[in-house]
Amino acid sequence: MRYVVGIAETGSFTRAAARNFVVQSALSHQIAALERELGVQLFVRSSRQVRLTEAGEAFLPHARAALDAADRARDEAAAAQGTVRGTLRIGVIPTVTAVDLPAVLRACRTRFPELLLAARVANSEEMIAEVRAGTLDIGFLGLLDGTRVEGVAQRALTRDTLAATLAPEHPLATRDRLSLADLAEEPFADFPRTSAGRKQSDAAFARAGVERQVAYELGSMDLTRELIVSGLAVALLPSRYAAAMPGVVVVPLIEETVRHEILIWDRLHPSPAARAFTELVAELLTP
Amino acid sequence: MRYVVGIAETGSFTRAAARNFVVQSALSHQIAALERELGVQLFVRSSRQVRLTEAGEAFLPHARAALDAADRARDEAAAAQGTVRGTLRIGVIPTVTAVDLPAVLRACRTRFPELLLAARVANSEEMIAEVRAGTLDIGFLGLLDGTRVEGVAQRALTRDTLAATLAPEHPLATRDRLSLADLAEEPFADFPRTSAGRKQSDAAFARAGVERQVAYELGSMDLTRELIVSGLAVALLPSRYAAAMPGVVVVPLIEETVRHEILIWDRLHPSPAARAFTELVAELLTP
DNA sequence: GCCAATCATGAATATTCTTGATGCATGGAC
DNA sequence: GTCCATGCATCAAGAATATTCATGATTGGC
Repeated sequence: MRYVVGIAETGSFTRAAARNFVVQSALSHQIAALERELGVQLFVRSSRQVRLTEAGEAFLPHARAALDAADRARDEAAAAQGTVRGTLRIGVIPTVTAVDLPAVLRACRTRFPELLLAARVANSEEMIAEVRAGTLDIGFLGLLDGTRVEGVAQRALTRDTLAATLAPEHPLATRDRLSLADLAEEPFADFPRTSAGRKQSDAAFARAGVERQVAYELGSMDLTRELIVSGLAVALLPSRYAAAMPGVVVVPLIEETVRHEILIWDRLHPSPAARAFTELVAELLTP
Repeated sequence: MRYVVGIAETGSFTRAAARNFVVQSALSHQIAALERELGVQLFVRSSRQVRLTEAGEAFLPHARAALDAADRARDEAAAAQGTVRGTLRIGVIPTVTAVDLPAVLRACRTRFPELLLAARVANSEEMIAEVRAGTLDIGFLGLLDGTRVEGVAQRALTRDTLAATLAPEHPLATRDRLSLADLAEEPFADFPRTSAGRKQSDAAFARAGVERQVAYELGSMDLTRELIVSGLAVALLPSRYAAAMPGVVVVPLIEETVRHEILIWDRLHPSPAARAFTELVAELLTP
């Protein structure tokens, strides 16, 4: 089954063999034997590419499930004995400030040296869906005040507010506080339309009854920072996050917009790694 | 993993070995090897009994899941090629009339000779929960008119009414029709309090505003029939089902109480066997 | 204290998987 | 069109794994 999944993912017997540290003929044999046992072809081999047959497509997801369950069985047994191992899949919004993520990851590796950490940046909606589906173990996400997430276990991390973030040369940069109306005419850099971060600033302006213009929709925080620094745009960002941005000025808003960061994980069947990680975070936050 | 599950289920290396058609020492070796690989004991062996350790308990459900997924993979591949195999777990209420169940099962075996049929009698609530949980493939159940089942795929089979079922010697047995009020003083035999069948007759009386007395709560339809025949009780039963009961008289009710029989199955991921079965039933019903 | 049942162990055997060498088909370069 | 590179299949041999057989060790019940 590992071979089937490998071939399906790489589209090649040779590459799948390399990935599994065996020679290609081992796969040829195993797949041939499996196909004989099942009485169906799983792959169509043409000399340039390998594709799944319909039967292969039907087989694949359950083969994956079987492998995952087998790994999970191993990890659970290890966890029962105190050893945390396996893979922890973490998702993080681009603007985490609640925890010092590198520090958390370092602590995690120190305490659980056998645990493989797979972290990636993602948006909150995706993460919620993935945690529910069981394809992500842990999500760090940002929520507007009053929003609730259902169907997952969660832990509040921090409360923050949005703040205006400007170039030092910007005429408004000298103010002590700014209202959203002050910013109405500025060109904004913001998150893509689908993201939770964008919804937060949109909601803030909507509540204030102010129309603003988003001139740049950016997926990358680096790019956002560059635009702000060069004076091409302003942004509404979590104040703690903006405070750590070099070369920009952060001005608090008169209209307070509260934002929370929370940690989510599977409510019903968290993996041993997820359980260990949430406990670790809890420890780090309440020393 | 098969061995682990077998040992956990039988509580014995010897019996699990027999079930897997190998000798006991094969299991001893394999389990020892697995425990070595995992670095944990899975079982505590005392010379009289074998019990799971904590690690074993943690391991077991995922081992089961892995085995199930592997079987499912095989079955899906076979199905993609037109062969239906594996196991079909069917649940049936005691009073099915919508289909001739033996005939359906016979047709199923004829068309899918490689499919193992595992049928059992159960109540509607259990079946709905089990189908949702994926531990039952198919449920035949009875519903009161207007009731809805959520979260499962379903197909209406038949519409029926409840009818009074009496001994031939019963004074009311000669009537053409009976009202629920006529039956108020009779000692009733009915289903256990939790079952859907019981709720159906309770609801009928409640709607008619009639108080009745349930003298016998019976799980077995045979017993119910005997009590009716011997004149010790009367019952409200699906008329089609009662009609097929030997030695009783069925009298229609003035207060019409409609009841449906439906077929339910997993909405999102029906097993190949479940898909094939629902199609077969559809064919048999619409010739 | 002995018996019966049960699991563990070790060596021998059987089975299964992998390897390495080679063959065959195919798409692309010239 | 020929030649070459790439990629999967095949075969026999060897390696690794699983099972068996014979036997030992433990223990609960009589």
